[in-house]
Amino acid sequence: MPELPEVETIRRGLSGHVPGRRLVGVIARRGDLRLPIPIQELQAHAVGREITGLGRRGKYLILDLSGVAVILHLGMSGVLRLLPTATPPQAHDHVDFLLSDGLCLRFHDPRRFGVVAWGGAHPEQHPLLAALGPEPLTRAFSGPVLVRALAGRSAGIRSLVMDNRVVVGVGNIYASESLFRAGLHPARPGGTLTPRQCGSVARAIKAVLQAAIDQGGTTLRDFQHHDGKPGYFAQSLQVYGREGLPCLHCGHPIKRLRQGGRGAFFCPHCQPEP
DNA sequence: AATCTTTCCTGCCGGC
DNA sequence: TGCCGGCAGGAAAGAT
Repeated sequence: MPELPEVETIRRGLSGHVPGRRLVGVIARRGDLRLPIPIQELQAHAVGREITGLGRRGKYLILDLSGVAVILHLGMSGVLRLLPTATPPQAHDHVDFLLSDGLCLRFHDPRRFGVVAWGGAHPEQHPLLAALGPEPLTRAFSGPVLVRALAGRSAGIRSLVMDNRVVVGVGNIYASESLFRAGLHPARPGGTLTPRQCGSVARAIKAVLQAAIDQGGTTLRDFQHHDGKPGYFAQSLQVYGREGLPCLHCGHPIKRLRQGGRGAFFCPHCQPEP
C-alpha cells in the first residue's frame, strides 16, 4: 500500500533510531526483488559505514551512508522494520541490514515489487530517481506547475496525478481522495482543467497527503510502521473503498470507475461527469 | 475467485 | 511511409 504518507511515516519513525549507527553487515536471502539486489556493492562499499541520515524522494527511501546511498522502494507490500538481529526471519523477510548494537533493519515484501538499489555517491542521478516530478509538499509543486504539466493532455486527471513525472507520491488511494476534495471527476481530461481547478487539485493533494502523514498513514491491509503499529488515516477516507456508501458531503452513493485496471472511487454528484 | 496496493512494458493510435 | 509520443491495459507475486 505504501504511497508517500506511508513512506514518510516509516522515514520519520526510523530517523530517531537508525542514523548514528553503523552498518555492520547485509544479508540477502534471495537475489532479486523487482530488480536484482546489489549485494556486491552493498558488501564492498556500504558495510562498515555509518548511517548518516534517512531521506525520501517520492515513494523512495534513501539510506545515507556517509557519502554513498542505498535506495529502497516498498512496492505494493513492502514493510521495513527495526528489530533485534536475533529475531528469527520469517517468510518473505528478504534483506537484513545489520546495524551496530544488535539491531537489524529488515525488509519484508511478500509480493516482491519492492526494490533495493545501489545509489552510489549521487542517488538523485539514479535512473529510478532522475526523471521524477516535483515533490507535492514543497513549493516545487503548485497550481501553475500543474497547469503546465496538464497542457494538451487528454488522459483522465486521476491517471495524470498518479504519473510520477507530473507529481510524485500520489497513488490510488490519495488520487481518489484528492479529486473528491477538488470536486473533479476522475476521467476529466487533464488538459481541460482551468487554472483555478489546477490550483484546487494541487491544494487538495497537499492537504490530503499532509493530513495522512499527520495520522501516520493509511493502514488497510499490509502497511505498518517500523515498530509494527498501524496508521489511522483509513478512518478519514472520504471515497476510497466506500463504493455504494453515502457520500459524506451530499449523501449520494459513492461510485467506482474502472480506470487503469484499478478502482477510481468518486461521488457522482460532487464530482460530475466531464 | 476476484481483487489490489506500484511500476514498467507493449501494442495501438493519431499526427507530422 | 516511418517515427514519435500519448494513452490504455496488462503483467509481475501472494494473501485474503
